[in-house]
Amino acid sequence: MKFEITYSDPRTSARAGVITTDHGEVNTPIFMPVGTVGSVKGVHQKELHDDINAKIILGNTYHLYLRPGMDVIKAAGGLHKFIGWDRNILTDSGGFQVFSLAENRKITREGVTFRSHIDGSKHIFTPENVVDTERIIGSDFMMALDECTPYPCTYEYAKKSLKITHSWLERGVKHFLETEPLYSHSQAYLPIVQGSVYKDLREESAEFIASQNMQANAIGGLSVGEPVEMMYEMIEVVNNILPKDKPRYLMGVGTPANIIEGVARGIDMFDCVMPTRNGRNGMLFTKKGTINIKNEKWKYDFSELDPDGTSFVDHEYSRAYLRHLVISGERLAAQIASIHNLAFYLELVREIRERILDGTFADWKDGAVKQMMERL
RNA sequence: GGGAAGUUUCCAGAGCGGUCAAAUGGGGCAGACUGUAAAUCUGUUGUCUACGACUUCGGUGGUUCGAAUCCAUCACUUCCCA
Repeated sequence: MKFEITYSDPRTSARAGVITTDHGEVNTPIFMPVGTVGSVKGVHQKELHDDINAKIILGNTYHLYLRPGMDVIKAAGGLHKFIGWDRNILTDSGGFQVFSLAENRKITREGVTFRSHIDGSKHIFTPENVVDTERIIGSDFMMALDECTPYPCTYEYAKKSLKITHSWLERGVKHFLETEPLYSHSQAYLPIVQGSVYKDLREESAEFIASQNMQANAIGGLSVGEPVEMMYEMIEVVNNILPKDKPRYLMGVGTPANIIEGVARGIDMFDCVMPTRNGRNGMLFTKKGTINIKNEKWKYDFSELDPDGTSFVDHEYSRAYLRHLVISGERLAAQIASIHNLAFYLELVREIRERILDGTFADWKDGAVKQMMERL
């Protein structure tokens, strides 16, 4: 993996760059659609590739390990081949499931024991076996096993959790360096900064993560319920320390406004379930603000879905029709809304990049954030 | 023509003397959703000058301190027999 910064905005911490891997080039800042179980819900690979033009998508180690299982992924020749995706893939480690499936797991120094949410069976995830699993998956970007701490979280807990996450990281890095990719492409291993909303813990963590000298770094444990200003502050604190010449990935974030603010603070990579999940639930993101397509006011609105949209669905379908499909529980509704939202997110990061390059990002940012938080 | 059952708040459908503005489901309306146990979840759904008041349970008239609940009658619906 190679990262080149094309241009750094002199007025903010934003930068435009290019990540190059064996699965192609990714212009940054980038948004990565989430395909947890090897599928971006409701979206064909063809649409992801041609219409949305995603350059990199996510998969999830915990979910893929449980189903279909590593024997299947291995037999398929890795996740790229299994799902028919020849561009980049990043896999989360299961660290988010430590948070989201908190009732089903137990953290020890050794790792995390999960009780499967599918059948209740017990599975232990260690920093080492997660690396092995991600080798089998063959993701271009492998996330380290961490604990995504909840919010609120006491200082004592955050400190203790950070210690475990860091020790897991050292073991994970060691195992990563001792193992080789199973397929014909290289893989990067990304450490994750934690520390909840505590500045000193975040600083300590950022320094430790930077010292591991991996090819890219990530920030986790944010957008889990804390006030948005706290999240922005933590990003600033951490990015002051993380090396500038490596990609910085803010995990699980977020709204269009979060992405713009994140870029302004030096983030290069984002992922979030919001465009797909909220889309399935009838929410559309647009340049002018968000739309709850289920609202009665769209009942007779036969105008195109999004006049500013770049996807074919924006011009082929009307708001009234999508409203009907969502309310009727039609599967096509989820597809249209997901394609629209993902295309919007990818177009958003493309515009951000363009504005960084032509010097208009700083002037555009605040107005764009305000506009996109409007409710239509 | 004879017999039986029924008519409840948008719909279906509970309730069968007071604790009923009336269960439950659906529909409607609104909200939530941030490294996906989510095509999910939550709130709300008679009116108002709104922590109280008013009008509702096919119509009318009764019984009762008190009726969606009991009685009479009218109207309508469904089913069975001719």
